[in-house]
Amino acid sequence: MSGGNSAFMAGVPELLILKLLSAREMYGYELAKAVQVASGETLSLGEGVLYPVLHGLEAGGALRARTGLVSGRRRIYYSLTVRGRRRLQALSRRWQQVAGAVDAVMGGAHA
Amino acid sequence: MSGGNSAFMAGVPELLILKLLSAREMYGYELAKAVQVASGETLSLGEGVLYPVLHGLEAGGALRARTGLVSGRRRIYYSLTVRGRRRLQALSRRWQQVAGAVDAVMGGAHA
DNA sequence: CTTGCATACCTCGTAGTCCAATGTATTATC
DNA sequence: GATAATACATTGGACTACGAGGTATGCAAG
Repeated sequence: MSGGNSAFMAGVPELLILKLLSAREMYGYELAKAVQVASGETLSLGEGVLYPVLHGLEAGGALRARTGLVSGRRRIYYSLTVRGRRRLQALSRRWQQVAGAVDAVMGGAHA
Repeated sequence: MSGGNSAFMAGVPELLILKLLSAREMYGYELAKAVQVASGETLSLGEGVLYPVLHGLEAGGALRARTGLVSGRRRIYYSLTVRGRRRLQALSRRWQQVAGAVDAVMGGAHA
């Protein structure tokens, strides 16, 4: 029960989404492409991951949604709230810590 | 079905175990402590993770097990097989790729 | 006009990973 | 003879992430 979440490496999709949205407002489909480009075609967010995370973040007050209509197609633009920015910082720190620790084990170098 | 494993960041515990065992033979309990030390007390492999992974790796032919008895206590020492070394290299490459891609998104720098 | 492709959204079912809790047994400490 | 550290192990479930499938619009080709 309760929040005590851990899971070594969880939350990376969320991190990437928050990071990209912190630069500029984007809509889902655009976001998916942006992840591919920004990661050098190495990572790709499937829609089965993307949309649930987006909705979860919005429900949690980390994202603000705005609906637009461009040439007949519905788009939902997302941008960070203050809370989202805080969440980004927390996840970012966590990622750096964990990735750094893994690299320390792998490389032998220790902080 | 089928092997298609993905999961962004999965397999890190396995990677750490293989890496540490590639340096020297160790037994489970020792391994758990070694992860803590090598990661600067940042990571910690619970026993509920450690032993199942160890058994899985052995079953998959990546590890060789040797039973020892030290002052009444049973210890199971594990060491890498050739297959284990190959598995380590594969997981290691994968980690570098994914971690690098995440850092690329986070940092803006692109290869 | 209808077939096919790209855009754009969404959800369900589940596979797979990891974890906390719990259990056994031995030795050492007090 | 209780407490703690060592040393192994399993079970049950939580949670993430993902593939597959579904709806709908616009556009180009034939």
